[in-house]
Amino acid sequence: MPRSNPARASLGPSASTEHYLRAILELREERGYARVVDIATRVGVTKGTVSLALGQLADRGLVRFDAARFPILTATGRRVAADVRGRYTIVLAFLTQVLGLPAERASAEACRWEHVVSHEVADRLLDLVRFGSDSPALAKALAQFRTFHRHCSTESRCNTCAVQGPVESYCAIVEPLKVRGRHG
Amino acid sequence: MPRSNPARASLGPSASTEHYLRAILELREERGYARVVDIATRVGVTKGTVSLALGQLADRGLVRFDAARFPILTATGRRVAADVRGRYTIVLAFLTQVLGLPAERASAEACRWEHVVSHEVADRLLDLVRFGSDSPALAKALAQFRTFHRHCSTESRCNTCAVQGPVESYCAIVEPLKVRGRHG
DNA sequence: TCCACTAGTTTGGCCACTCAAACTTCTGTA
DNA sequence: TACAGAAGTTTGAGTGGCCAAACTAGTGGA
Repeated sequence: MPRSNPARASLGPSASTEHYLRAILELREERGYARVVDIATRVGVTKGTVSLALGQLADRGLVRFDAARFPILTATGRRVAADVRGRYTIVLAFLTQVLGLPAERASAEACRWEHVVSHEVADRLLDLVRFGSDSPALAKALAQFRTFHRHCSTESRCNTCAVQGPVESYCAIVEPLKVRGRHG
Repeated sequence: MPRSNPARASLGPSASTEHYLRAILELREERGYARVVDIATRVGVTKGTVSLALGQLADRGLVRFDAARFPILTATGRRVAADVRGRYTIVLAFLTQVLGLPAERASAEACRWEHVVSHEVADRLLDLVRFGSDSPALAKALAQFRTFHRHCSTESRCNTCAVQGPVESYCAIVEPLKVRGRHG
């Protein structure tokens, strides 16, 4: 009796799935069609892998194929792809505009965050970005923040500032957690 | 000829690995030893899985076994565990103190973020949390933010506010990305 | 017309992670 | 002391994700 992974049932699309769907969305926006080889290049896998993945995505109702056998997103697939891109964009805005990260680093970071940030938190991050441009008070405070780097005395348990190289750094500064959910 | 996954070589520990190491760290802190069955309960897998995982962690030099055959972290393992806990704690602080999320939701979110947030960004998030308590101006602005929810006119492309239920929401409000790294 | 190139598919295989269930080992208590 | 139950290990198997390489099928020149 085939057994499907019970954990995945309640989980959303995997990072891998999100990559493929998003690549299809973007390629179709950019050039009107999405070829296997272009998806492969964009996602960074071989075309064989993409070919297999497309079949699975089709089985799951996220993708279908047009007359020329090019993959197109179904309504569901489009929503997943748009969602992940939305999360990416919001995270990117937060990292650059609020935290002040350079675009390059922010982009790499957002490529990982996009798969784990919940819809609700992304929404709230966007609120923060918006409020940062709407409210002069916050804008000013954030401008100050961008020049701020905390200083920790060497006697305290925080060794972030004192230690060079590979470090526990921030790891030592806070007590072990009390409230915690199950790891997801 | 066995071929190891080239992608993983440059990657850090997997989320799974981080879970096990962190569970061991915490259990030893809490009760002085970490049993297979307790690790399993905490991580949410079977003890068979933990037993296998411990062997692999030992092979990779992250764990060894004491005289009573209880797993203990090596220096490397301890650093990984402390790192992930540090990231968790910082993310939690950010989500609750800056974004104003309730503890329960923030905890669940942080359990996912902890595996993808880079050391550098975590550091900067902590800066923000610190600056939020050090700077009265930011503290005040953030207090205002917690009551802020953006409003988008229905004519604009942003339908976050207008649409109920499962939505593209923020997905539609921003242009497709220009700058982007390869998906990791 | 034929050939080389490109796109796409299929096959065989590997790794990481997990589970269920059978099995072993230990330990407290009747 | 003997045995039930708990703790831990091993085995067989599944899933998801990926690769290399062989294969198929178009297509644009020479």
